[in-house]
Amino acid sequence: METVVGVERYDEGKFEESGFEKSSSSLSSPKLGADPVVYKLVRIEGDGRFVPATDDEIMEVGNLLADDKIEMHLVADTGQTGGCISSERTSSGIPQLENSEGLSQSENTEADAGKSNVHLEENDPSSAPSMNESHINQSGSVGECSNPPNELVEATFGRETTVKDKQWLKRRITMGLTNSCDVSTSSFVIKDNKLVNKDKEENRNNLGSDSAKDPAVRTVNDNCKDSPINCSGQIENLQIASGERLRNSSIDDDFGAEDLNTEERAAKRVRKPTRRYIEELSEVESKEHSGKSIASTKNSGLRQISIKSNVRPFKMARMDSFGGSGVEVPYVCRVRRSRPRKNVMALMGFHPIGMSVAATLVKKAIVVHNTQPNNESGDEALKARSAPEQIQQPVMAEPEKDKQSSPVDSIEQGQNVEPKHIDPSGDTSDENVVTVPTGKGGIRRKHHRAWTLSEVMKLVEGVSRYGAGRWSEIKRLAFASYSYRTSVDLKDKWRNLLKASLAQTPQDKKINSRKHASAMPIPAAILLRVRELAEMQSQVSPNLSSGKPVASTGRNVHETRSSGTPLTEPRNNATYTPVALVTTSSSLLCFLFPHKYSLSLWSVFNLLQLLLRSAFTQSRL
DNA sequence: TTTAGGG
DNA sequence: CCCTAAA
Repeated sequence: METVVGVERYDEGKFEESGFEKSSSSLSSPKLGADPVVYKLVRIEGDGRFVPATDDEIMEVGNLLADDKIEMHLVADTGQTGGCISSERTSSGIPQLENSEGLSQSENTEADAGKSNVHLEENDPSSAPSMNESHINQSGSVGECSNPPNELVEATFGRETTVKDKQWLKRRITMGLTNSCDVSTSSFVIKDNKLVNKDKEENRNNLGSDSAKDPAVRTVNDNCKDSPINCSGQIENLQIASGERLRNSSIDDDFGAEDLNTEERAAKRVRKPTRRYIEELSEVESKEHSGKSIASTKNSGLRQISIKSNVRPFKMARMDSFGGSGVEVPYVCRVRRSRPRKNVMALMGFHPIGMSVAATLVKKAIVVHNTQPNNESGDEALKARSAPEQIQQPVMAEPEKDKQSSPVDSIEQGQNVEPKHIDPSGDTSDENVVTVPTGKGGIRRKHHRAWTLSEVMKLVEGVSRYGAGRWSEIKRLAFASYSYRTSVDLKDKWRNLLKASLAQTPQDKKINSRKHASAMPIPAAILLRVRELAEMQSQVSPNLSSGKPVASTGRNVHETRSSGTPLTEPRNNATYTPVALVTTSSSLLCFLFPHKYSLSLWSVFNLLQLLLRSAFTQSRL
């Protein structure tokens, strides 16, 4: 019998279903939307070739369809059906429906993108772990689908094709078009969707003529927003895409590893892992193992199993993404090399420190940024699983800061993302190994990793939320993605920041311009914020805060601490100090106008900082 | 194991 | 950043 392939279309917020079923399995309804995919009848010959259906056959099927009052125009499946589409595949040599596609879906508007942006950003950026969790779970929930959900784009851009295997077709196209569609089961942390859209735009730009893809992705994206479960595939892909971007993705080396088909693997490019990757992977692996062994020694039975099952997909995903040829391709390699965005350059001048310094600063930030995400990708996933307590929450609910998303998070996202593309220096993998002369002629290897601005901001934000001293908490919640930063690191950094902030008085702001050519200066606003937080959390005596040595700090800390003052208490207040307002504002801008600001977050930040500080400095400082 | 603090 | 003491 004929098998009519039904596809689901998620349209206007709901699935519409109709009893469009033939001999095949569950078929959902086709809705004739703005972007129909026309299924073309083909016959599958005995040898597997596809032969265009004859008119008679078409008539025949047409009648059948007519009986069911179904149009032959089916709408493209946007991927919600995920691997379930595979049900379309039949072994009979009977006319089948096959799709080609109109381009109308490229009509999707920017507004849609914005909508979805906002939507996704409502997910607490800092709750990335939970997002990972959820999407993992979602992935699991679609588990009954035999194929991985990996449709990023609808497939044929107006061309007819007799290719029957949609999955395959899409994959092919996707491979050619998209920047990333690999590691479908690994959990990247994608916090703001705007990055994804930027990503797409980037792709479009870089791919030149293939602009149709972008809207397609947006469509998927849009469709996803109200149907997380069904769209888990897309979400995943989007996340991956974003994740890729976060880690210096490059267009040329992202052959999707979405599925495990060996045939696909064979075609994938093979890459040699970098030294850094190997190092980091071994790190990750050792962590996994240690985690496993601990678990298995300490617990038995179900616990063990659950842990295993958690770890496993990750590993598989990694292996999978490497092309399957036994060669592992580290994310590290996905470095995108391109020039800085012009708006960055344009706005850089707003940096309070001054143009040249600002330029240096940004440059360094850019360079440094590129170093981070490389090895966080792996650990990130692991951490994510270990920090499932976070829940997605709307951004706007800022005031109840407890588990809310942090504006800074978003900023960091942008920052992390933005400069990444810029990175000219490429893989900085070898920079981490630094030999440090230890006084008496000894030279030891120091595992030094420069703190990026975004990390600093995250730290500051973390302190503001959880309180200084709750380093492990901050690490776990705010620094989940920075596996290489330990809670001790956070503490140390905070200590340094504190010192710096106290050294830098409103009177002598130029302090940053001193001979620190090599060290990236920390923006005054951040230091300001640090001191504010310190004051509020009584790490520093307010009266001394106006630019005094750190001398009495310790005593105050102890007194306050021992007095039992909950450090978490002041943090709500800390949120809306002037500097906090700056950060919040800039991140809000990025939230609201991602396509405008996500790529120049620091610029925005600095601009606002300049404006607000000039205002506050006069009236308050 | 986490935190604080010295080196 | 490392190390260690203390909790």
